[in-house]
Amino acid sequence: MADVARRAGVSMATASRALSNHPHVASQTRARVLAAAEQLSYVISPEASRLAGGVTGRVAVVVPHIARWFFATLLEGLEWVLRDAGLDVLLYHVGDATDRRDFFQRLPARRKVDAVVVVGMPIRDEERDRLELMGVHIVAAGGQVENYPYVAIDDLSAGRQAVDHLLFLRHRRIGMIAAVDPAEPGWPATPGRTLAYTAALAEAGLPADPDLVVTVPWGGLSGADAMSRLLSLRDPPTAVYAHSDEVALGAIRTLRRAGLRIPEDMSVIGIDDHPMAELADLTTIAQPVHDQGRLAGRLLLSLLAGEPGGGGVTVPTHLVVRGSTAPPRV
Amino acid sequence: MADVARRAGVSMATASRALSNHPHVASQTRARVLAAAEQLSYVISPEASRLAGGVTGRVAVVVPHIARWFFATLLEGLEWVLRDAGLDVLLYHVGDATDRRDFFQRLPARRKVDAVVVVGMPIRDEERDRLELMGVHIVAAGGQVENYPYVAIDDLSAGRQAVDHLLFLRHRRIGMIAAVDPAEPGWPATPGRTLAYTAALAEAGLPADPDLVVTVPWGGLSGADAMSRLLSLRDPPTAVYAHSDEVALGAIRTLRRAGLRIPEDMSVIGIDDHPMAELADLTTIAQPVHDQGRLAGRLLLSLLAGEPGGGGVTVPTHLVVRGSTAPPRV
DNA sequence: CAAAGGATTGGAAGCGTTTCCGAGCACGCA
DNA sequence: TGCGTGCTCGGAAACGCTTCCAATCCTTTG
Repeated sequence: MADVARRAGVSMATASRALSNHPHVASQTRARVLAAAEQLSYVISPEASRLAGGVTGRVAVVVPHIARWFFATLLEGLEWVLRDAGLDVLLYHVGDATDRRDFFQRLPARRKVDAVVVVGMPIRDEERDRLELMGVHIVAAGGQVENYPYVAIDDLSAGRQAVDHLLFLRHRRIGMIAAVDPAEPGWPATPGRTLAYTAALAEAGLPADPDLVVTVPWGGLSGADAMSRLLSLRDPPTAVYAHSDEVALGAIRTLRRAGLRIPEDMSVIGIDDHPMAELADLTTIAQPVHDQGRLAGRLLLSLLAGEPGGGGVTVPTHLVVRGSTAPPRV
Repeated sequence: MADVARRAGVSMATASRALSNHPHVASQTRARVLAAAEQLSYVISPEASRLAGGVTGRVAVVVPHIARWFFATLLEGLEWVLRDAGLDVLLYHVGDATDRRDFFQRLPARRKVDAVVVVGMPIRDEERDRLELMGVHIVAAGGQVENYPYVAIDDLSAGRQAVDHLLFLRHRRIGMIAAVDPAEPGWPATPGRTLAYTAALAEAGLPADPDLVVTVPWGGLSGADAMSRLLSLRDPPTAVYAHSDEVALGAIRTLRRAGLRIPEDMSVIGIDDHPMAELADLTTIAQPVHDQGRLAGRLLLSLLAGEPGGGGVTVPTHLVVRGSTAPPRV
């Protein structure tokens, strides 16, 4: 930068002001500095800038899965907004429980970012305490985390939409394939989707048959297994509600292999509106995943701008009727 | 850090050495410093550290798509290795052509990283020139880029495996659905996969019928459209080779809607071994995507360690036979 | 037993910006 | 014409660490 200043015939102070777009710099001077910088193809050193300035211009994004459609898509939306605002995205993947413990213990992002976005992972109390240590803004996306500003769908409502649709079609024996995070067994990632099922059945005056509920780790193959279990019942359901489209697609494979027709012999509904759902003609509850990322990004930006930034945003979901659901055969 | 040094009763120089694991520090002293740091819950300021030290401890990863399975999975493997090595991952998504131009023009990662990994995107000459300006190591993953160390599959060979399998099954009229990047129309992302088709047919002494080749932007729905086009031919193929599994899955949807049976009426083969391929019982050429990310990470690490690091790594692909291919009906 | 050599430590000079504090200056108003 | 005001701009002090250079001390060898 000294070179630039010299070439422009100004002091470093002025050069700095001109380059970082500060006021109180004569436009002519600014032009001269910018020209000099251009000629020397000079770019500011972020390290030094941050050291002196205080902010880092970076945001940490913490995701439990990268390769899954939901997370990757949300990340895409988020990155889009943040990059647009000139912020850099530091990606942290916390896969299994070990990773996770390690992440919250070591806090590798500490002092490296101005804010943290946790994507689709419930945060435990002790983890929240660790996170607080970073002393930066925190936003949750794709899954509510109490006490943090969040952007998410209402899982309970989404689940209700799915089950209510099956009930509306006059299904009376409805199975559920509940998906849990493989990395966190026993810890329902989306309790709302389970609650929705029991609540909807209860409201419809239907008995709660535990045989109709199968809980499996998330994933297509798990869904296939779960469907096998349901088909092995003495009195199988006429419709199945899966916690996610991937699981539902797995279930469909089993049904197809069993020679059952969809939807004539069995209705299937999922949640997400995964791109594959369209290809597989799967009825589902759509959620705006990309938007959730974008909104979380905006929420974060307003927080960084010092605006109050309310509690959270719940984005709507809606039923997408395709060919995998129909009234049961009488 | 001054606080830590004071508390440990040493100079800042020693504190720095102890904290950054340098040699020539008495183990007792080191322990004292670490304890002091622990008590003050002190973490080093990366900015200051980088400023003084020179390296940034960060790697830029440039991807043209985040949400697609291939890219996200590769990224997952890559992140895993880099994080393990204590490097932070700075994610840059360059989506459409505008993004792309902007990225190479502005080089937002400049001076922020020690290395760059470009994932699955061919780099043009002028783009390479810009990249060189960053003056850091560059590695390509999931798609060869001449002049850079790379990790990738051999598209030509993968394509040959696919088409040869269909030929082996005695198909003589084989269609191809070629996928191009929607963001870069007219620029074949994987020319090798196309070359493989023409070469294999030529070797088998089969005529090259341009009607049998349909080129569409990447994606499931495009694949569905492409299949429709093939089905509308006066003399449709008996087997279809798709450049990727997603496209193949789209093709399958069309076949199913048309009431055709797979593989009896039409064989379909893809490339990738996407998780959905297993669910859809799709024969495919599997490539180790996660591994490509990991290997690229290792390659980068060895480069950063100053090792020579040869030209590139080609990872093998292999045929996975499932239920979507069979000999043609006679 | 003395000198050489290696381990350990401290002092201090950067690393490249930002920003506070003033100084210089032109302009407008009384 | 004299003086206050608001821009511009330069000097220099941080920002928090790393590392070169010496100095000190302990150990080993002739």
